[in-house]
Amino acid sequence: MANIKEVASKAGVGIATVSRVINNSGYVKKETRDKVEKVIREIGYLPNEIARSMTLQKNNIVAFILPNSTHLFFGELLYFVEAELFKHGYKLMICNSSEQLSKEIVYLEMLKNNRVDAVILLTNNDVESLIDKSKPVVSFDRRFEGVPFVASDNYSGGVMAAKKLLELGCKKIMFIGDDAQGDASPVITEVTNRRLGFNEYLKSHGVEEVINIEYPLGDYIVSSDYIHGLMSQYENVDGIFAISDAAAAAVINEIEKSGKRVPEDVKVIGFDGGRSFLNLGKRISSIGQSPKLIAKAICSIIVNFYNNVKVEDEIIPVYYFDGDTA
Amino acid sequence: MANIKEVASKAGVGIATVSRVINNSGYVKKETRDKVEKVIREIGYLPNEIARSMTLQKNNIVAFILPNSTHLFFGELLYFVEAELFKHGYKLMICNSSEQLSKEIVYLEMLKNNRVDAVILLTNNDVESLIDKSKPVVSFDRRFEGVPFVASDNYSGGVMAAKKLLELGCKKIMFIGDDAQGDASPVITEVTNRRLGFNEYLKSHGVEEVINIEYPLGDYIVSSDYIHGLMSQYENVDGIFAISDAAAAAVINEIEKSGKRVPEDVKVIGFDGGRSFLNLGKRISSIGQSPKLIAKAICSIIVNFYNNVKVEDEIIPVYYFDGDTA
DNA sequence: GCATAATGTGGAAACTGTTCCACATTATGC
DNA sequence: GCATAATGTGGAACAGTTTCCACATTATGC
Repeated sequence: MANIKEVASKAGVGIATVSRVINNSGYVKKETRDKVEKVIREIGYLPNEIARSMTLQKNNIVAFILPNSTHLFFGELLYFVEAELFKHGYKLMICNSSEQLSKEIVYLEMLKNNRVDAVILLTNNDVESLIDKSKPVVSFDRRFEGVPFVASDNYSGGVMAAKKLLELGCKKIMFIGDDAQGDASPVITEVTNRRLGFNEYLKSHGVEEVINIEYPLGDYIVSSDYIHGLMSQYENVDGIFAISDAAAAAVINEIEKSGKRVPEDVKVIGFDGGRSFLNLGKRISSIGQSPKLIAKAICSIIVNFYNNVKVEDEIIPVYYFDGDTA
Repeated sequence: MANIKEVASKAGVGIATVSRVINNSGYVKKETRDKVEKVIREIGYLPNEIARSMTLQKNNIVAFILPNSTHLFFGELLYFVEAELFKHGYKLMICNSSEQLSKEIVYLEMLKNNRVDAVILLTNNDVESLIDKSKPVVSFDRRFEGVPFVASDNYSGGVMAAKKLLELGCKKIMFIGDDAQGDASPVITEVTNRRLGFNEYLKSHGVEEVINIEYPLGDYIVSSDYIHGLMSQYENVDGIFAISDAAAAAVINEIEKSGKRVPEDVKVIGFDGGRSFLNLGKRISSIGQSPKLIAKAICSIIVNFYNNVKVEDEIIPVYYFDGDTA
């Protein structure tokens, strides 16, 4: 209700002066400043942020387009991204795409129609042509031409998992991945490197056959039934690397239902290092991604864009994590 | 870059006419409309949403202030709130408060400075005086004077859990709650009713003593060490109701470490019905809250506010959920 | 004491839409 | 065919800031 004009007239100054007081810019005499600040306190004036955005052509809102905040790792990433952006005065808009292109389009348009200043993009869809490259956009886990990029060191994570299973003496080893699109043409994202690192390490260390299976991802929710079907086809598997902790947890549950013990009979390693799954104790271990470091890298790219600093792609280290030491 | 003026001049009409075409309002001759739409397509014009917000004094952004999107139930709630708001043309800004009053203040001010149109509030802090009650605000799980309110039927949930433990033949029963503030003056929120319903049902069914313990919540992350300390003090407990699935999972892990079996020796019921914890299989069951119904109720209050429909508090039913049937 | 620099201030344009209002044209009823 | 209603259109005001620019005042150097 109250606006800058009202403050100006009540304080007996021009609106430009009030603006200078609010923004601590230009020259203002101490006396004048005090007078204006008094009026601001008295009438409880707060500058209208919409009007401010109007003139500045910037609203300090960043959109995070991701498949599903319910997925634990994404939820953590979301948390740290918001915290990091907050430090720099940005607010975060959340956009659950459920992998639907139509929703991603709506959200990517917000960049063009000035509803947001920047976008963090986490998708398997081919949206390159929809990206407004004149503005700060950061992609996680997938490369787009001309778009800065952050990912975990998925390849090394795969190697770590392979190494660990061999150390533990596993002989019949399985990889459980997700076919991101659930159809014949799987999307190649950085996540694919988990499998790559895993398989290549095993191969170069004398393991001739690794069972590689896929399940349809469907909104990142792992169906127990599906896992059951998969597992029942393979006998005597004693080491499993799953593409996520969620998948690993489903697998563990299924193995135990079949009467085998984890980790005594079968070792299971997940990916993500999510805290909640650590309640599975010694049953699970994981290749941890650091949502905090990832968030920092992503936000730094966005903030630097506005400071005209050249932006750089970044690969974040992963680490091996034992469930029972949590 | 392109603005309405450019479209108007290229189409040889006034800007008012372009506006009417964009918004499908007022009278526009078919011919004129076609001409304008052609220009819009050609130059790829998108109305500047900031300018639009400026005149309309509304930007269709809702802020969700919550402690931590990492907490699984909150993550699910977030997901459904965003999905529901999206249907009505609203976008969602996420505000992880980490229970810090200072952050909540910043976010609540966004309502006053027009950065957002509405707020969904999930907090244990006493922020009533900071709420701009002239705008749509909905509180979840905590009542504030003059603020519409949504919660699960926590009391019935407590009763359900008690009933179930008795049915299963438990004799020595424990409730594990959280002292939301971790200090001497616990906040009374709707969540308190879980304990209330649980204890009252047991009392009225001949259970003379229920062990009630608390752990400090600390950002909704459950510390295993702390749980260990608590559990070791009590022998022969055979039925536990925990305030959340996360707490229940930590408890289960602890019990198993001590050599007892779940559910054979000790039954554990959690709260929330979170999908991920269902990977604990038969070890856990839960009183489920429906994030989808809750989200619908919350969003309906916000949407109705702008349609000038009277807003009503709402209590959402909970349901008993067996982990191994998932 | 006077030229020059530093400080202080307000008016007005700009940002980009929506909408009221006045006016023009076309359609309808009888 | 003419009064009246319905349809169609553009100019201008308005939303609430920031900032450029012009001008005024005070301080500094010598």
